[in-house]
Amino acid sequence: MRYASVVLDIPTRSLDGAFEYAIPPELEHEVKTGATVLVSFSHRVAVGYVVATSPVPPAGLKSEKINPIEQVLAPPAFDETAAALAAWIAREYACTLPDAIRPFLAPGQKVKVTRSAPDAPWELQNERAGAVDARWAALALAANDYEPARSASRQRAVIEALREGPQRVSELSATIPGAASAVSALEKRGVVVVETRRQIRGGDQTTLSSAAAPRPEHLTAGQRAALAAIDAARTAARGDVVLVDGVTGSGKTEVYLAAIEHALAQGTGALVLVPEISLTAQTVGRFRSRFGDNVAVLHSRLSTGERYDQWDLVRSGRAHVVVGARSALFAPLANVGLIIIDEEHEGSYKQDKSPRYHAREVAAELARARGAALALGSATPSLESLQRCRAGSFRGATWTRVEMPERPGGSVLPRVTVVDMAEQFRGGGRGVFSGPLVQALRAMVERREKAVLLLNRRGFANFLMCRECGCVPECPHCSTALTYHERGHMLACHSCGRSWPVRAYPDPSTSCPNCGSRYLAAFGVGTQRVEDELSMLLPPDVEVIRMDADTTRAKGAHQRLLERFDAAECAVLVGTQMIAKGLDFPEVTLVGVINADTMLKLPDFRAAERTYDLLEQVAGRAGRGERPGEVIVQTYWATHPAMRAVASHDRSVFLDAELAERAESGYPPFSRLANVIVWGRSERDVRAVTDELAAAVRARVGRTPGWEVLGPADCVKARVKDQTRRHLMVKAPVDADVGALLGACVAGLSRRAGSNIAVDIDAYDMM
DNA sequence: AGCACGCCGACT
DNA sequence: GTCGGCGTGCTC
Repeated sequence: MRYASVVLDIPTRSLDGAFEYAIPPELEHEVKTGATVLVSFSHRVAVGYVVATSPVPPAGLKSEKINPIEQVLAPPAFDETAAALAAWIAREYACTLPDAIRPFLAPGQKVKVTRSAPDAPWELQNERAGAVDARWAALALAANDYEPARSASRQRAVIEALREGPQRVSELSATIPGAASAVSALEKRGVVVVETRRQIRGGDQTTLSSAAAPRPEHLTAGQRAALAAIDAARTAARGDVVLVDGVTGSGKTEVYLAAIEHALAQGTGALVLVPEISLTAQTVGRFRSRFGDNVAVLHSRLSTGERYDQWDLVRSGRAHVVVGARSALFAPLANVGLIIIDEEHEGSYKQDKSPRYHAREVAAELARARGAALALGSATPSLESLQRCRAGSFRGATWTRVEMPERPGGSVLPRVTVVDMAEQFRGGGRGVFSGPLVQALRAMVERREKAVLLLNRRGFANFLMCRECGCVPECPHCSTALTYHERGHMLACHSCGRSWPVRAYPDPSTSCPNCGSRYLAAFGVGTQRVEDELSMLLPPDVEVIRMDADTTRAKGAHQRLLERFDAAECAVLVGTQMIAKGLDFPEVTLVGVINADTMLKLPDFRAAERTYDLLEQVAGRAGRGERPGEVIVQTYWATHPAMRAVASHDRSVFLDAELAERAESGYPPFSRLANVIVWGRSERDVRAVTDELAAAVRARVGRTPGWEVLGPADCVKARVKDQTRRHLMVKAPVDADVGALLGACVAGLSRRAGSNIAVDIDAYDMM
């Protein structure tokens, strides 16, 4: 008799661990690690996942307690290494085991046991988007000397069509009405052979010509150095990391392609992670054109069936290169030699629901476990990665940075002007646009070119800012911007929970704490207002296109607006965040950032880094053609290192200042920061839970150096869907096991219904 | 004594 | 997550 360790798909912290079951001899072949099984548990049946099997009975359990596995619900989706990785994720990110296992499962294969009423019996529910077969028709040899009846025009058309090669019957029917019956008639006569083939959905978005990846004649020195470093890391086979630090257009993708070729040549596969937003037909096409059918693509726009087929290509060993978003990390690629994360600084690599993992960290662990290399690419690497490269190693792996400074094409960097808006205000400028931006817009119109205006209003935290001196009230204890609550006329700190009453402009009692000005006002401009002011400023023949959440809500609207911008002779594109990425129009010679500060002042320690990344990225949109580009950045904080770095094209200006700041206040990359959010209908319960949790964490941490517990405090989004939200932040040393500690604290909480707890380790969203 | 309620451990 | 056992405390 063999035995299986089974993780039950019952999402609760009080049932977190594997349970042992006996494998009945008749299921011996099917019950393997990674299989989904049905077992009896307590007074019910439950779905579970096999995480290990063993020939010996589990120690410390009476044999009469061990029940048999009842049924196998799905074949293996992961192997032992993946099971260990799931356990690592559960521990590292303080989530339950089933939450950590779920990303590894085949897409669209949900099985669960539910019941309709509290006393109804438990029933098995199956939602399957499995394999699909298609009928293919092909000409048989007999077709050569078959002459259809004179009236059989459909048969004739079908034979004609099939001379080009086999086709799907459904496709034939689309072009030739009634083809299906003609095919069966021909099949009876032995002229046509029909066979069912497994249909692979989701693989056919390849035909874009711009997506081809012709092999360059030779690589640049930077590309060769990066490739050599990645090869070396792969040969070392112990999870070493290479950070490819290359400006936009320096040819990082070509390095990835070459590195993958080398990995494939050694008989290993590769995982390629790309931010969801840049996972376009163009990106995918470059990999397809180099590796053909050896590529599987996994992203959120695929239907469940398509995603299942792509996933199955990997599991069945037919595809050895996986290109996808964050979750492609969990694809069933057994022999991983190389993992690539493009744009590794992107916040979208952090998952914001359980399991709240960061793809970079999971990839590093996966690379270590599989004896693979991890390559990270970015033009603006995260401070975490840069810091680890400076240190040379992290968690036992070597971290190396390779710089790729040159562009193969050699286009010129745009001229960047930073405009001090406080100065503009003192000079009488009250509008949305500064003098220099107005001038630049007019000059652009005269040249009949195009401009992009970024209105960065992401994150809705309100704050107050003095229009005269540009200062933003900060918490004296936390050095984060205070958020303004219009209803209660309060300034609140969302780190420590303190708050102060305040009256904002136009209240007559308003006064700036710094300079005494009465222009201390709530901040923020909408795209609508920018659009209105633009149409007053520019001649009517200039097309103004607004792109924000409102105008892109409809399906395909995004694409249509971009096409309109592309087709226009002279146009201005006004948009939020979404226009910063991937936009590539050679006629854009002016990029304006209306307000570079909105992000800078969010109550978030990464605010400056995000601002810098965004400015760099948006500046890269100017002058991609032959004409030189110009970038104008409007800010109330012209001396901020992020602004100065962008203006001078010198990243170290930002980096040195930001790293010093982070070190000073004990933020990542010099510490780890976890955020624990508690929410529920009853404010009293939520408060009780956060208080108890804070006490538990403080009791465990005590005065251990490097640990600090902040709060509890109201979340920035203090009420969502009629639920109160409070949170707790925990700082810890970089090598600390924060997840394990917080997981234990949460598990030890006295039971209280109605309150929900989310532990977010290395959190990105603090709101 | 009888019973409602809440806490706590077991569940493999 | 869910059940049942058990102790506490209230009521008949």
